[in-house]
Amino acid sequence: MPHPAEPPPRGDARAEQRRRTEARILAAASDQFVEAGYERTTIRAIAQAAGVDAGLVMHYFGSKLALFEQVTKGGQLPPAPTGPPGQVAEQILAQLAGSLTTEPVRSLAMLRSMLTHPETTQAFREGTQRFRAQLAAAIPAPDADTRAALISALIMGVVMDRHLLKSGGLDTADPDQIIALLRPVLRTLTTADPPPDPA
Amino acid sequence: MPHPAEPPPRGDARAEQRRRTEARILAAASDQFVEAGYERTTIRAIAQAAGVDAGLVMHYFGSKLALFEQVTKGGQLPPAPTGPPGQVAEQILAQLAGSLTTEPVRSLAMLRSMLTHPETTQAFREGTQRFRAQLAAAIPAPDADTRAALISALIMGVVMDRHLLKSGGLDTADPDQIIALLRPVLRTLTTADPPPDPA
DNA sequence: TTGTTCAATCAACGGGTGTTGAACGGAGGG
DNA sequence: CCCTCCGTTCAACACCCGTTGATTGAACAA
Repeated sequence: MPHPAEPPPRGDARAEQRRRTEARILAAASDQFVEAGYERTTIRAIAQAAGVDAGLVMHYFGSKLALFEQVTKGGQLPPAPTGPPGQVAEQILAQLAGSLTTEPVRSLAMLRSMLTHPETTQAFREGTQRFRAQLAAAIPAPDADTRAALISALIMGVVMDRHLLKSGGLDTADPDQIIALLRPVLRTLTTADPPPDPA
Repeated sequence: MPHPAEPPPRGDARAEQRRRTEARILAAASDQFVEAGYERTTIRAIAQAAGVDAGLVMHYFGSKLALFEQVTKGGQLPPAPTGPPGQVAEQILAQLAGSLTTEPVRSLAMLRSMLTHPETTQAFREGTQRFRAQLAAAIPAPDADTRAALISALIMGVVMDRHLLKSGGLDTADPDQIIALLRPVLRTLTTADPPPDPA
C-alpha cells in the first residue's frame, strides 16, 4: 500500500456518497428498531426506507445483528450521576426531564429489543450496571445498591410508559408535573431516612 | 339434540384426555411466551414442549394469536387497590411483595410481548388503564391521575427489572428491603404533600 | 359386532426471512 | 482511451414460520 496521503482525500465523490448512504441506512435502521423492535424489523424494510437494496445493507454492515449493534453503540444510557449527595436527586431529575420531552432513541431501541432479542441483553445489562454503580457510589446509605437499582427501575418504568407503552397515562402528563411529583421520591431514595413517621 | 344429562358426563376418558392436553399446551405456551416473547415463540416449540404435534395446537386454539390471547386472558393485572386513602400504599406494597417472589406470569407475558407485538398493546393498555383509574380514585389529590400513572410505571419498572431484565440489580435484592425502601415512596405518592421541606 | 366420533399425527403449501454471489455501470487512475 | 475499482442492484438460495387437509387409530354409541 503506497503512502495514503489523506485518509479522507477531499473531493472523493464516491467516498462521500457512500458515507451518506451509510448514514441514511443507519438512520432508517434506528427508526425501525425503535418502532418495531429487533424481531419485527426486516432488513428489506430498512433498505426500502433508506432507498437502497437489501443486499447493500448486508454488504455494508455484514449482518442484521451487526447493524443493530452499530445503531445501539455510542449513545448508550444517560451520563454519569456524580456529584455531592444532595445534588444527585436534582441531576437525575434534570436528566429525566430531558428524556420526557426528547426520545432517548438508542436507549429505547436497546430496551425494546432487549426484551425480545437475548443477544442484546448483555449489552443492556452492562449499561445499566455502570449507571447503577456510579449512582450507588453517590448515595450515602448502607443499602445504596438497592436504592440505585430502584431508581434505575423507576426511570426505566417512566421512560417506557411514556415513549413505548404510550397512553399509559404518562404520555399526556405535563413533564414539569411529573418531575415535581418525583422530586420528593428521589430525595427519599437518595438520602438516608430520618425518623420514619411519628404518627 | 337429546337432552344432555350432564355436560361433563363422568367417565369420558376422551374428554378428560383432551382437557389435560389443552392444559399442557397452555402451560407450555405460557412458559414460552414469558421466556421468549411473542415473536420468538414458535408454535412448533410450544407443541414440542407439550409433547404433541404442531397441527394439534392449531386445531385446538385456531391460531397463534388466539392461543396467546387465551394465555393472557383471565389473570390480568393485580386486583383492585381500593380502600381508605391511608391504606392504599400498604395494599400496593403487599401486592408488589407477592410479585417479587412469585412471577406474575400473565402480566410478564403481556408486557414482554406488548413491546413487540402491536396487536397485544391494546389489551395491555386497557388492563393498566383500569388499574390506574381505580388507583387514582383512591388518591386524595388534584393530580391523582399523574400520581397513579407514576405508581403504575414504578411497579412496571420494578417487576420488569426483577423478572425480565434480571441481574438488573433487583433480582438479588431482598424483597423485604425493597418493600421497606418503597414504603415512604408510595406514601409520598398516595398522599398530598405536606410542606415540601423547610431547609 | 358395526359405524361414528374425535384426539392426534403427518406431510405439505405458501410466504417471508437473512444472506449470498454474480452482474451492471459510472467514476478514478494509467 | 482502457482498465480497474467500487457503489449498487438483481435474482436466487436455504431456512423457518404459521397454517391446512388428509389420514390414522382408539374410544364411544347402537
